[in-house]
Amino acid sequence: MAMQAILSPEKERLAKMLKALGNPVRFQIVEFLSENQMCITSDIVKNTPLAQSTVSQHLKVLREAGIIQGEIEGPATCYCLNPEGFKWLKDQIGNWLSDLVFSDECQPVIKL
Amino acid sequence: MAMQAILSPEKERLAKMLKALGNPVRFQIVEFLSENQMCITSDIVKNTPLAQSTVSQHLKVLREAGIIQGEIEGPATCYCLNPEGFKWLKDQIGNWLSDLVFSDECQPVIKL
DNA sequence: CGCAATAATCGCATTTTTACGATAATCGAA
DNA sequence: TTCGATTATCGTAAAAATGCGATTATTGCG
Repeated sequence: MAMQAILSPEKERLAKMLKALGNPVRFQIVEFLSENQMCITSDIVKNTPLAQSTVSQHLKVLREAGIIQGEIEGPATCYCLNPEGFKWLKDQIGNWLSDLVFSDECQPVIKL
Repeated sequence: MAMQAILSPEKERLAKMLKALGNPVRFQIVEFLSENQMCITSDIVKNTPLAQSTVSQHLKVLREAGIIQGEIEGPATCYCLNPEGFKWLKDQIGNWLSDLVFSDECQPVIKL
């Protein structure tokens, strides 16, 4: 019994990544980048029902979460998945899920 | 090139789980439940700076995402992690991360 | 039956997120 | 240098999430 404290920086970062991926639009952008290796903003916008400025904002969230990275390519910006970020995520989420302890007694009769 | 469509139900569910876990308070509740196997709402409230009604709402989000489950125990409600939900999450996120394709050429000089 | 304990829900306020159009800034070509 | 293409940022509006107190409902005890 002792929580109350703030999440550790690592957990905080993990939560931030999960939150970034937890949005359907951003999730789809990540999948699109996986299928297309790399592409510029306008390509992503084309494959979305959203406005350019909105997509740009989602890209910013993904960037700041370490999920994608962007390089200025002439007048455009080239985006791709961030390998380090995903490696970190894979390790962290894997460990976290493995460390969770489940009770084998909680079999709710009435699920709320 | 063909997105525009809505996410598949599975991806949608995955995104929902990630979103639920992407909130620091809820993340912490999950860790607390992992440490304590099972406990009632008031135990969770005690280990939180938040009001009972707020915690109850977070529990609802976690429940509806399939992350925890609750059983009515007398006047209280006993919560624990949802093993099936986590098994599903572990499989899905694992497969998803494994299937992602990274470009080995995108090495941004200027990171945005 | 009352009463205390517990927790979900309601109503509301505040904050954050999402989305858009407009603007500004940058690059490359003409 | 001027123009078109591209994209980030700004300002703002609408929607969703977060949080709280009050209320309601249920259970078990005296």
